[in-house]
Amino acid sequence: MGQLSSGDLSAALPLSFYLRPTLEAARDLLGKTLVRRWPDGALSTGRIVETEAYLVGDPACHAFRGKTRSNAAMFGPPGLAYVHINYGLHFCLNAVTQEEDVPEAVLIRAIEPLVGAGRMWEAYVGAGEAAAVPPEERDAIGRLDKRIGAGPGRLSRALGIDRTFTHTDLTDAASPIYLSSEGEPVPDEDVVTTTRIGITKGADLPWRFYVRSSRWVSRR
DNA sequence: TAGACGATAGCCT
DNA sequence: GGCTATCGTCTAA
Repeated sequence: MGQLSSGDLSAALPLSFYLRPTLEAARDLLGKTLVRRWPDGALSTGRIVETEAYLVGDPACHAFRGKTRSNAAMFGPPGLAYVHINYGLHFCLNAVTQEEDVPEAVLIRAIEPLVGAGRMWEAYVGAGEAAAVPPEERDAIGRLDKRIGAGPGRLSRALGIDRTFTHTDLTDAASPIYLSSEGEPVPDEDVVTTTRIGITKGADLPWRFYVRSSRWVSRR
């Protein structure tokens, strides 16, 4: 369980965090905080508990066959967001790593809602369903509803993230989404390393990381 | 420009 | 645990 205090959310992870081996960045992203600044200025945050790495030479990486219009962000400088659509309907949020022209990224697969869980829950279920629950009860419901964080498509939906967020600067605390260094580091004994989910190529590579003690991991 | 195929999630058995 | 909705993107022609 993550703490509910917002802490110093303005401390965005610096460029140097992304400018290093992608597997290191993927593992160290566990425990860090994903921050969503809604258009009205309200914040929602979540503790990152599951990530996957996509590397150069990796057949499962979207950039494996070279640069295209849709995967161009992966070739950009580190610290940018790359959002892609999967199965025609799910958005997946990635943080680009490594220097420019090295197309590697970390997929954020699951978060534990911390601040503003009610807002995430509203975004996930829609205004119609949300209307059935009094506003003051939505935070509590959101913090229990695993649908809003456990899975890349789910967390994107709960945070209102779509393809237009590609190229967002995740190192800038003024961005609509960014990554904060706020959060306790996850000790090695609480990190599980496994193969990635839902891919057919490169399926044997152990490039997925998750927090063992978290209830919000998408799949064990 | 047609055809194939997903870095998923939800519903059904 | 199995099935499939659903559509953007890439590839080949």
